[in-house]
Amino acid sequence: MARPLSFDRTASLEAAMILFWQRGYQACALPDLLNAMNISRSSLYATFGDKRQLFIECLDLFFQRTFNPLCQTPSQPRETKNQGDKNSDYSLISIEHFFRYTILQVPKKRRACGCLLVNTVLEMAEQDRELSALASEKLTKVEQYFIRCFAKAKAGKTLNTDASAEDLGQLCMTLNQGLRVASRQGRSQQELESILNNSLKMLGIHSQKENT
Amino acid sequence: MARPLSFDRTASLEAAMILFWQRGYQACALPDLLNAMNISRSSLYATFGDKRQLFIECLDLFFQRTFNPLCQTPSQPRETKNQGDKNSDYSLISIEHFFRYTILQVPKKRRACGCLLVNTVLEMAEQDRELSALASEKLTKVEQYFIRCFAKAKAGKTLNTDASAEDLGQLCMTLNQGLRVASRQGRSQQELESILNNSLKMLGIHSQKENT
DNA sequence: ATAGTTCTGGACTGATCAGTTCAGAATAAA
DNA sequence: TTTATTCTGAACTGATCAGTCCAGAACTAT
Repeated sequence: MARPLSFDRTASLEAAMILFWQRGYQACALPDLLNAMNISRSSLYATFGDKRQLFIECLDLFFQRTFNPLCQTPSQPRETKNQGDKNSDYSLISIEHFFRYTILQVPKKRRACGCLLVNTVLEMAEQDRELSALASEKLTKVEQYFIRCFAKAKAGKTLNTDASAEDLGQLCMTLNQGLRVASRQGRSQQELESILNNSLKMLGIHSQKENT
Repeated sequence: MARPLSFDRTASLEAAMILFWQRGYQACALPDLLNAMNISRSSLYATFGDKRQLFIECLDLFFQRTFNPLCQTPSQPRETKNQGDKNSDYSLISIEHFFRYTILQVPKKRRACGCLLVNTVLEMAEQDRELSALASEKLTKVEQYFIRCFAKAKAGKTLNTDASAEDLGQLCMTLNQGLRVASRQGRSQQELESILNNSLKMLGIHSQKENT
């Protein structure tokens, strides 16, 4: 009945996410965002509320994009789209795939952004507790998935260790966070791959790719 | 011959460092800094140049405060003050002491700040490469010290592993960065201690305190 | 074509930012 | 006390910030 939106909502949202990911929340000025999203000021406020609400949507989108490849291993492709939680196999392979996929198999520019959730936790910790907590909760969900993976691997005798699944998952998240810092530090693909291989080895995840 | 400064330069610098540590570079507005440092606007510009130069001095100060406890283990207290590099023993105990000292034996408020260097690397990565690189270099110095510690431990048969000292040091730094993220996430003392113990165990550093 | 609705560019708001300036207060030496 | 020097409070600069507003453009359904 009336004029339709002249832009693709999700495309604009993704553009905003990428800019926030690169620069952080505070350093993204509205004109930069509008330019990247290719929409006008009024449209942003009409469609997304304000800068903060837009950012929250970006956190959600980023989480989906991060969590899905973790639940959906390449061997088990597209079937369980909904939650990605019920039918997945929680295997250690999915953890390895997650790291390799999100750190190595990614263009250099993206890799150097680190992780939006980690970046947000640090940036907003004293600035906006709610945003920081939001990002933190999402990281916790990932950690819980790690824990389930280790628990299943231990139960299935795939993994032989005296450490508890909780401890392993926690450590896995600690290494993950450290790796994201290293990524944003601008370390080279080789360095990151080396750190990653050593991390996986240490967690008892023996890579297929490096055993040759 | 003339009026002396009405404030203690180093005390003001430390106050600025703490504020930057808590809030990050961008979120520290000049009025907040002036208030914390208890000096006037003109004095700040006369004494420290500008906000950016002040921040650089704060990075240096933070590095000193972080690196010294690493070089000076409690067993080897105050003698080697100058560089802390020549005479130190590079033992694994110094690594353990470093972590326990800077993460656990610290008031809650400080712990929740994480690490100024890590925070800065992330915040300034796309904002001010030079500042980010400055913080990054300091982290690299710490990593190199880790590596020397592991090398010496391996040579002295204190540590038995097939991993190289370089890999161990790199991993140690990855865990360190992950722990600082976890700290700023606001995790409890217990959680951090658990992660820390598991990290040390994984690196082959067997704590005295948890063997009871 | 017309009418009805929705979208959007650009101007505007008041607040805040980092950095500059300078008159006058404060000090030390004479 | 006077003088020379230095420090400092407060006002000012121009730029930029997030968010508001509205007149007019753009589109659909009739």
